[in-house]
Amino acid sequence: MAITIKDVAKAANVAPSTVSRVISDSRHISEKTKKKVRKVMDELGYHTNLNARGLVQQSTKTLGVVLKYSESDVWKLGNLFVSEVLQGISAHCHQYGYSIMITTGSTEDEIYGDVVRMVQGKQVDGMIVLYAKKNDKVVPFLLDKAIPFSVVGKPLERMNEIMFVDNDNMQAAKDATDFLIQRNHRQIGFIGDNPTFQVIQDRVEGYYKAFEEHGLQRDASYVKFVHTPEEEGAVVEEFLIMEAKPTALVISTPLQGVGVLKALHKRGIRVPDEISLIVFNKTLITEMSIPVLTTIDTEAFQLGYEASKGVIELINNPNTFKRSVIIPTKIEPGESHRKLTEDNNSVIDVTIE
Amino acid sequence: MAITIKDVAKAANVAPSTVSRVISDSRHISEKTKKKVRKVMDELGYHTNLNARGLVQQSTKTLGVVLKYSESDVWKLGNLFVSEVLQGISAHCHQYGYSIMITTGSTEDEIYGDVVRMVQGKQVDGMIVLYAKKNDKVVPFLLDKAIPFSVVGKPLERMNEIMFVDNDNMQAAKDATDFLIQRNHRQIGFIGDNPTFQVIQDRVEGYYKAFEEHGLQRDASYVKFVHTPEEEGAVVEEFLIMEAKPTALVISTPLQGVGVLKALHKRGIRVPDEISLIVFNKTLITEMSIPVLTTIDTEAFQLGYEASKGVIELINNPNTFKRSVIIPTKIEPGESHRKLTEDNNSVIDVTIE
DNA sequence: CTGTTAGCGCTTTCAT
DNA sequence: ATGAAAGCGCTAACAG
Repeated sequence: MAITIKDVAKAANVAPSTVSRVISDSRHISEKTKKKVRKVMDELGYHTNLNARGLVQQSTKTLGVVLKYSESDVWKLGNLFVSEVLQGISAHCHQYGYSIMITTGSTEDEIYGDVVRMVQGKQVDGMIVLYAKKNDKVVPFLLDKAIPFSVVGKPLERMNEIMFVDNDNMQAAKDATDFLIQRNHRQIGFIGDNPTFQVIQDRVEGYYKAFEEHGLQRDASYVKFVHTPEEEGAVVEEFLIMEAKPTALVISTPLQGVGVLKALHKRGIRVPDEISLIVFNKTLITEMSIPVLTTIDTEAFQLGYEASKGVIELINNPNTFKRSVIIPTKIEPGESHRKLTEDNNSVIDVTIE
Repeated sequence: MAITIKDVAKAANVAPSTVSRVISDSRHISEKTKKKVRKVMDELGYHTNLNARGLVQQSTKTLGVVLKYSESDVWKLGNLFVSEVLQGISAHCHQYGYSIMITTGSTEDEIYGDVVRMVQGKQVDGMIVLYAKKNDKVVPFLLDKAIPFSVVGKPLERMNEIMFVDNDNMQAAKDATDFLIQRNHRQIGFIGDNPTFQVIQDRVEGYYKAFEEHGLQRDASYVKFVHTPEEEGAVVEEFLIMEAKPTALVISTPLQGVGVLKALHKRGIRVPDEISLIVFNKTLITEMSIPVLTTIDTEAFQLGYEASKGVIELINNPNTFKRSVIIPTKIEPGESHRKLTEDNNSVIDVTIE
């Protein structure tokens, strides 16, 4: 059994409560006693038992993080976006002395079970949910139990009861589409992953909006979803056999971006000469790609950082206004897009920007 | 305050200890009582307070995971390898009802602090260390405190006191180099990241060994280290200005692989026509690369899975033999290598395999 | 400023 | 088969 507060108290000739007060650096304790006690703590190698503290304080200074669930394993943690968000969360948590516990489940039900255990078992003081999707049980549960939490992404319901951090995905997709329209593209495709995630829906909407604002026709046949990396080839194929095939694509993840690039390459279609690409999330892999992908930087690290900030504020003061933070996105021009000439379908007469 | 075991006891007209026994499904309790108590637990919505249990049982069923520290942020969690290992750990932990707590620190000292807090604070029952490097304080600390732990990677000291899971990195690098030598390459470069990690040192050694076994000269000028993605161009440049420039490269991470590919592309050097590439770790990004990279698959998921298995066995039985598990690597031929003709430096007369 | 006391919610002997 | 009671290590009134 390890050294306890009692051992320290005895050795220092004080009461356990005094030791406790020294630990919390209470100002009701004389410097002299503090020094004495601290010396003994050092000598004995005392360390607070955080379970005991957690039990009495009803707080563990730990945040639970729900990692995004995706049908396809390769998009789960392998997802660089998630990793970056997690780094942002870590950075903020570390500053405030919070620990991080992550879900281990790999199906939605397992993850829900993890959350229940963490919350009801009082293992965490708050939660961060890394996704917002339809038919999700986690967010309603957290709401019901009145647990401090924040969502990275846009909740689908009860938005004003929930603190969340997100990009304006609709605006971002609109910006991206605008960016292409301004460069005279008219046939623009959209490729998204799991459409049950709200983020994808918002992006589709923004994509449509850009068309409308330019007085152009929206066309659902230009919007496609890819559920596994293997499907990318098929989707690209579908686009290529269209009568009016797209001259540009808006793509919702870096991995998909690279996948599409690959599928196009295999078919001898050159980027950006024959088709332009703009991809969500600037990550190492979009930077490393050949050509460098033009991206919409969503500031994943910042997203995580702010989410953590939000929950911790909420923990410290449950009456904190449930604000929603919108992290601005920015188009980062790479080498994967080009401008078409005015008579928009010309592929030969290229204007290099 | 939430429902406690006492509330349940009262409502069910039994003693708290009986409720506790029902929770642990003790065989000294009659089925009848069990049913009755369980019903009440359900009705009241009882959930075990895991802090309290942790306090009395001196165990939290939680594993701490030390995420690999790297000077460069982009290689930290962004590292797909780490993500995959973490998935493997998660999968096994979930099976055995263990939770995962991760370190939040971003410098070596911060991480060490995290570990001390987790361990001394009795937040975790065991640890998994995701790296093995020189001058590391974490492993000696864990050893000193006799905490159950396992290392993903090869420890540098006291190997027989430590349970670890690793690839045979020396063998893997030797295999990769052999693979190239057999295809008539003679000028083969090696690019690694942080050489303070043991894994890199082993790989360098394996690389040398392949030369020796083929009766060829080893040459340290063909071994280079890259610390930041920006340096990749410079290193490639160094190789290209050598009198006898390499016809092939062995590269220690996927990200570096893609980086090198990019640097070569920028300089108009074609892969695999002018230079062959073989890269450690088969990940999504090596698969997505154009051309698909020839890789040495290190089975990251499996590495994590086995590491978790090891610690949990150790926790359940501290006398478990401190075995080391070697996960076999396998060369996955992609499109980034080619075979040279017998008179090895010929670049024009290519043999396509 | 410091000591005494009473729990936090659970498990675990020891009785019965 | 079940209950009573002690205690895990800590904090937080309440005294003094």
